[in-house]
Amino acid sequence: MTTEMATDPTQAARWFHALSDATRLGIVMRLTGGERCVCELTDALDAAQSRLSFHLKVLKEAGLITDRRDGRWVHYSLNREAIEGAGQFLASIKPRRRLKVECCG
Amino acid sequence: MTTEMATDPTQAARWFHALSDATRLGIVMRLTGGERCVCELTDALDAAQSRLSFHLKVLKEAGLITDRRDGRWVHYSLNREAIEGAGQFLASIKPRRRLKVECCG
DNA sequence: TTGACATATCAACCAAAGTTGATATATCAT
DNA sequence: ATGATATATCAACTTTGGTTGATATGTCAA
Repeated sequence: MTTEMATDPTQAARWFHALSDATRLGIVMRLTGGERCVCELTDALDAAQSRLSFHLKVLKEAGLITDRRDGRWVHYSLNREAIEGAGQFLASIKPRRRLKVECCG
Repeated sequence: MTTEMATDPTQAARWFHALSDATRLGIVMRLTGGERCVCELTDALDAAQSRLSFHLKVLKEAGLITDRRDGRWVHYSLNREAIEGAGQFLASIKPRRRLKVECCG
């Protein structure tokens, strides 16, 4: 069992922001298959180089992915913990039925 | 067992965008306790009325919450399906170790 | 029907995010 | 050292998002 901790909403908002763009979700989905170098992602997503670089930076700064330099190439991969953190936040948003309390009127 | 279906990334991006703001996460967290009227949310989050209304609209348009009018009050509650959809998307983003394929160099 | 209240919408504005093309940096091969 | 390649950064710009105060709508109570 992994230690679970209530997620800070500010952190969660950062994660969700990074995930709120179709291009970035495309990146993240590719990385599900394991580490990928930028060149592969550029091909797969056919995005302009600077554009892709921008989105990778957003994901990285949000802590959702990490990079590793290998000679002239840079490889990105998912950061499991962050993805799980976001997942746990959502899991904590289960609606419970309200105990009979009428607010108003 | 519920039927699971691969989530459309565009839809997922919409959900995550709606969740990418601290005020909106605050709303969603309150709604975890069940249906709430706008008046309660206004108090709890002390946000200006039009501001709160704006954020409720964003969440509603993303399908994450629903509203119900009751006389002069409007009550909002979580849309379980959407929250779970977002959760399932994240659950599908489990990193697998890459099968030995070197991309470049 | 009038007035009070709850909520939504609007317009104006400011700030943040995304795109593009150009340039910089790092590493490799020669 | 030189040139080629991979990636990052930058500046200029366009687009999208958030806030505010004012006004509109809908519903109730008197």
